[in-house]
Amino acid sequence: MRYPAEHKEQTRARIVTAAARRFRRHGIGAGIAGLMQELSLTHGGFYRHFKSKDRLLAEALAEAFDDVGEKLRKAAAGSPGNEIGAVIDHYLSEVHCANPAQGCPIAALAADVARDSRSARVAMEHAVEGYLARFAPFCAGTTTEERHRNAFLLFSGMAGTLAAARVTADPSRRSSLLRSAREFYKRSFSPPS
Amino acid sequence: MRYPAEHKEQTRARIVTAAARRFRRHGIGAGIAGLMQELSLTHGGFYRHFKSKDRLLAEALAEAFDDVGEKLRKAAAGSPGNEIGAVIDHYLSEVHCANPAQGCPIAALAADVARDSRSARVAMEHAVEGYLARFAPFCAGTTTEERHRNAFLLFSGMAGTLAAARVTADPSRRSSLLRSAREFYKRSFSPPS
DNA sequence: TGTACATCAGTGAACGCGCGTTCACTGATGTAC
DNA sequence: TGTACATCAGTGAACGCGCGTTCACTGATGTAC
Repeated sequence: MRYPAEHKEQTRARIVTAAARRFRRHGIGAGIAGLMQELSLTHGGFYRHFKSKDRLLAEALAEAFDDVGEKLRKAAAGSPGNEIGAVIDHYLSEVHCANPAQGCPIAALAADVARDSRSARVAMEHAVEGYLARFAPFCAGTTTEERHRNAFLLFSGMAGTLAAARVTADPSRRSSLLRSAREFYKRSFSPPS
Repeated sequence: MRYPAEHKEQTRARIVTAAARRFRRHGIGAGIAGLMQELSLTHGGFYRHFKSKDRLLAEALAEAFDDVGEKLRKAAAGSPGNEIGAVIDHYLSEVHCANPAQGCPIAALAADVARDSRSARVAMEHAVEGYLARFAPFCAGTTTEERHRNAFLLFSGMAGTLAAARVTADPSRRSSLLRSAREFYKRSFSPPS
């Protein structure tokens, strides 16, 4: 059947959004059929929107980074003078730890995507660049370059710590690991006030 | 056919060793058939040695941690007075970055395993514990607890940084990221001399 | 304004493939007599 | 010492299943006349 104008674009956007969530939740092995089913569509229609799963993954990664970047930007904006502290508190929160599906793609997918030689890897590399550029200005450092380098160390380090915390089953241990990590990263990357 | 005594044990050990490499290289989705083929065996025989793939993954993780732990311990032993510096130089080396198959399982598999609710996750949690315990004594900190906490921050942070570096395609950028990470982690975790 | 036709997002069966796992079988060796 | 039998690591076909992808088809709407 024929659908109203704009309909296709909306469906496409819904697919990307759902995929961004599902890949982070279940890994890059998450399937097309389940994804389309979640949107009450059938898997065949997928290829009216994307050339391949890999291309979807590339777009989903970009959206995931934008999404998380925006959340962290808001946290920063809500704490003038302590931007990076607010970002770190958000990033290393128990909520973020418990919800990889809405969380940072570096923590959830970097290792998987690094194994991947296709467009998803390129997309991730590019998206990380933009992600870091947003937060570099808030980091300690006397030059743009140094702040950017620090943003990389901060986010990649926090991502590893978050991934490791997710392996930990005991909630109180997890929460204490996150707490000490928040202290450490704030101490290391807050600009002098 | 009947095989000489000890043969079975040796085959089992060869499977675990190959699996430890393959899982880190290809992710936990790496298949049984390919693994057995690499050892010039057929996939059917696998189940004479392991109850399931999940159980193999659990053992392979333990071996991978032991293996990397031992390499890092040797690096530490070769640099008396600068143990943690040597460990950091090894961990954040270009060789380690380029060879996930022989490298730290936190960087290669933590996110994947955290999604897994079965014995592999428990095995990983336990193995990380032992891994950190080896290096905590070399870390900065005035109490055992503090050194252990620092070991967690150091290794989980380095793992994230390594995973992020692996996404980076440009070799010179990768090498400069690793260099600044080595400096940062040494500055943060070396005990006062 | 009414009718014939084109469009194309979505459907669902089918493709080949690889997965984890099972199982009847093989056959060289160890053991029992 | 010689023979019959038990063992069991490894074989390879087969299981059901889910994967990514293709494709002939549907049918409500937009467009042309």
